[in-house]
Amino acid sequence: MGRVRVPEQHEGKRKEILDAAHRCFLRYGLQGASISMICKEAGMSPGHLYHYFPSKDAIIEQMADEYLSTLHTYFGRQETGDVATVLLSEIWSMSSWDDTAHCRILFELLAEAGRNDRVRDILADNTAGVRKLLAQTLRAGQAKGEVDRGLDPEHTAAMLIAIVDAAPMLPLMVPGIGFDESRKLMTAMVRRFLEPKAAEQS
Amino acid sequence: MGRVRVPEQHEGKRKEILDAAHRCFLRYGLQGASISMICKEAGMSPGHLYHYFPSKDAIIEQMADEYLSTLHTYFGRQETGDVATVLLSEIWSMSSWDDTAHCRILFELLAEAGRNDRVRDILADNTAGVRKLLAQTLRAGQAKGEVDRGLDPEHTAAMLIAIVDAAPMLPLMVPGIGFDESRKLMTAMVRRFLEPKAAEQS
Amino acid sequence: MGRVRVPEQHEGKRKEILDAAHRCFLRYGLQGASISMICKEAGMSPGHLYHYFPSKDAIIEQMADEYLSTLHTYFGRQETGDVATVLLSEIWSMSSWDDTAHCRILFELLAEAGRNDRVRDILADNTAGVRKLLAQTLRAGQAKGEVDRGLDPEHTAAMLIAIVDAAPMLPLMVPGIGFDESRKLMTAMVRRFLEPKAAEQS
Amino acid sequence: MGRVRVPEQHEGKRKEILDAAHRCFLRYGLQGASISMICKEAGMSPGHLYHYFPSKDAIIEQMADEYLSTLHTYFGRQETGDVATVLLSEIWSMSSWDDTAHCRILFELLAEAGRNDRVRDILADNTAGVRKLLAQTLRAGQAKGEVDRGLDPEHTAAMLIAIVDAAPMLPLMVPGIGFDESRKLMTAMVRRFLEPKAAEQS
DNA sequence: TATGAATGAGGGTTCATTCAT
DNA sequence: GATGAATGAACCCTCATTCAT
Repeated sequence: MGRVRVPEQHEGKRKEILDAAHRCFLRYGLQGASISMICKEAGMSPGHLYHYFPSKDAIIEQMADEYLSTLHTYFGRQETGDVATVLLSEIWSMSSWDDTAHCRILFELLAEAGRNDRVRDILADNTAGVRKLLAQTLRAGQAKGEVDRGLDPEHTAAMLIAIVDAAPMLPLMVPGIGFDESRKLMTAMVRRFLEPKAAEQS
Repeated sequence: MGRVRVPEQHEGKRKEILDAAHRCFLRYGLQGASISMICKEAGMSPGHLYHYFPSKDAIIEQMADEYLSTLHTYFGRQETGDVATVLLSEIWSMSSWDDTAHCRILFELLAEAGRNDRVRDILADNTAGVRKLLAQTLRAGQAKGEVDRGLDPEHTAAMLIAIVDAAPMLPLMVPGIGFDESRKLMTAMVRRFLEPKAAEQS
Repeated sequence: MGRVRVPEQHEGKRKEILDAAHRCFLRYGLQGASISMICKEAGMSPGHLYHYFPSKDAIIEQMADEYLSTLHTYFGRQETGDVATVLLSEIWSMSSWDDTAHCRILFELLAEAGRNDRVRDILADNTAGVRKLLAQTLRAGQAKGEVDRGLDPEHTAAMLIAIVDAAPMLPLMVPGIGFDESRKLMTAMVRRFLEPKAAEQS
Repeated sequence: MGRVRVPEQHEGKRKEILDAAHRCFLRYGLQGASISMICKEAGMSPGHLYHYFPSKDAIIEQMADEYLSTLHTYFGRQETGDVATVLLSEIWSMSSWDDTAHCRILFELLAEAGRNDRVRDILADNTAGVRKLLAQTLRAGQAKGEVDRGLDPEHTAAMLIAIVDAAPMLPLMVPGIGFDESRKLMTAMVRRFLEPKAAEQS
C-alpha cells in the first residue's frame, strides 16, 4: 500500500547533498556557494533539495557538525607510549589533514562562528568532547611525570586544539613551507611545551 | 582654473571608505557585507564610492593589506631584554588583539585566501616582512644562547605567526576561556618552545 | 476480484479534503494556502490528494460551491409570522455567521469572482436559488400587505442578500462594534425597508 | 554639486508604481499579482522598484490607503437639502463606483484585512474619518427632524458605509442587475431606514 | 566631486503538479 | 489506494555595478 519511506535512502540523499555542499563551500565559501550550485553539484532540483533540508543554514550547520566531528574524532583513539607521542600521533593521523584543500573549510567555519551563534555552538560542542579526552590524557601524563604538573589540563587541551587547527595557516601564509615541515615544527613545539621542566624532574 | 585634484583629500576619502568597509566586513563577513551597506556606513553614494574604488574586490584587497600590515607591524619594533620577552611583548602589544571582534576578520581573510589568489598573495607578502624581522631576532637570540640553536629561524618565525594568529580561536571554541588566560598559555608555550634544552646550555 | 471502488468512501475523502482546504483558505487566503498546507491539514500526501481533485482550482471551486450553498440554505426554511420576521430569523439563524472568522472566506470568494469566471458562475448559481425563495416570500408578504408593494421582489431579494453578506464588514471596519450590534441595526434597517409606507396602508 | 534629489520626481515615480500595482492587483488579486508583473506594467526593473518601496506589503498598504481615502473622501463634501439626499448624493458621486472593475479591489482588501493587521488598521483608520462626518450629518438630520431620533448616529454611520461598500456585490451575484438598478434600490432602502416613523412626525 | 536613478542577473525559497512504486 | 520522490518555473528581494546629471 503505497511506496514505503526507506530511511536509509532518505539519509543517503541527505549525505549526497551534504557532500555536494561541502565541495561547493570549499570552492566558493559558505556564502559564495549558492543553493543552485549545490543543486547542480548534487544533480538535483532546488525543490527536491528543500525536501531534505529546510534551509541553506541547516545545510551549513549539519555540514559543520559532521565535518568537525570527523576532524576531531581522531583525537579519541587510545594508543600507547609517552603522552606527547600519543597526542601527536593522534593529531597527525587526521587523514584529511594532509590535504590542504580539505581543511580550508575550517576557516570558513571559524569566520562564520564569529557571526552565527548556531555555528559557534556547534563548534563549541564539537570541541568540548575532544577537550575532555585530551585533558584526561594530559592528567594521566602528569601522573606519570611525563607532563609538566604546572599546566592546567583543561586549558592546555584547548590550546592544543587551537594549535593543531592553526596548522593549515602556514601553507597559506608561507608559500614555501610544506606539510611535513610544519608538522615537524608543531611536533617539536608541543613536545617542548608539555615536558616537565628540568627542576621538576629531579 | 577649475578644481585642482587634491591628492591628500583623495586619500582621505579612500581611508574613510576602507574604515567603513572594515566595520561592515566585521559585522557581516566579506561576502555578507554589501556595497550599499558600506556606502551607508561611509555616508556616501554608490556612484561616489566607485569613484574611489573600481570594485568590491579592490576594497577587500586593500582593506586586507592595511589590516594585515597594521596587525603585523607590531612585530617590528625593537626592544631590549631576552629574545622571548621581546617577541612576546611585541606580540601582545597588538592593540586590536584584546578585542575578540576586531580580529575576527582574520578568519575571513584566511578563508578568502584559500580561494582568491590575490588575497593569498597579500597575506603572503604581509607575512613575509614580519617573518624576516622575527627570523633576525631569533638568530640574534641563538647567538646569545637564549634561543635553541636547533630551530630553523625562518620556519620558526612562520610558526610563531601562525600560533599568534590562532589565538582568537580559543574564545570561539571554548566559551569559558578569556583573553588573559589564552595569552598566558600562549606565552608559556612559546617561551618553552624557544628556550635551549638543558643539555645544550652547558 | 481486486479492490472494489466504494463510492461513499471516495466521497468521504473528498469531504475531508474540502474541510481541510476550507480551514487553510480561512487562515491564509485562497492564494496564500498551498496544496502542501492542505495536504498536511488533511493528513494526506500530495499524490493522494491529486487522486481526488485534478487541481487546486477544482478544490477552490467545489469548496466555494459547498460553502455558499451551506451559507444560503438557511434562507430556504419556511416559518410563520410576518414576512420580515421570517426573513430575518432565517437570515440570522445562519450558524456560521456569529463567528467573524468563518465568514471571512466570503470576501475571498467575492474577490476571486471578480477575476475567475468559474467562481463567478458558482456565486451566481448559488445566489439564484436563494433569490427565488426570497422573492416568493416577498411576494407573499406583499399579498398580505406586510411588504411594500412598490418594491420589485426579484431585485429586493438580491439587495437583501447583499446586505446580509455585507454584515461581516462592520467588525472589520469598526473595531468597537460587535456582532449583536450590527445584527440589531441590520434588522431594524431591513424591517423599515420592507414595511409599507403609511400612505399605502390605508 | 551632484544630481539633486527632486522630491516631486521621486513622488511621481512612486505614484506610477502604485498605479501599475493597482492595475495588476485588479487583474490578478493582491497575492496573484507578482512584483515582476508590476515591474513590467510600470516599465521598471525590480531593483529599481525596490528603490521606491521596501516590500510588496508596503506597496499593498499604501495602495490600500490611497484607494480607500479616495473612495471615502466623497463622503466629506457638504451639500444642502434634506439629510438623506445629501448623504446619498455624496455616496453616489463616487466616481469610481460606476465602474464595476474599479471597486472590485475593495473585496481584495476586505479579504486581506481578515489576515493582515496592517491592512485592517488602514481600513479602520480610513473608515473612522468618514464615519465621524456621516455621524455629524446624521445628528444634524436628527435635530431637524429629518432622521429618526432612535438611531445611534455612530453605529448608523458604520452601517451606511458597509451598505454602500456592499453595492458592488450585486452585479457579481446577479448577472442581470445593473448599476442603476442597484443604486435606486440602495437609495430607497437608506431613505426609508433613516426617515422618522409616522408616530414621531406628529 | 558627488548624487541617486537605473539595471538585470542571481540570491534563497515555495509552488502546483507528476511519477514510480 | 496511497506514498513521498522529483521537477522547474516562479516567488520576493538584493546584488554589484553603471550612468546621466
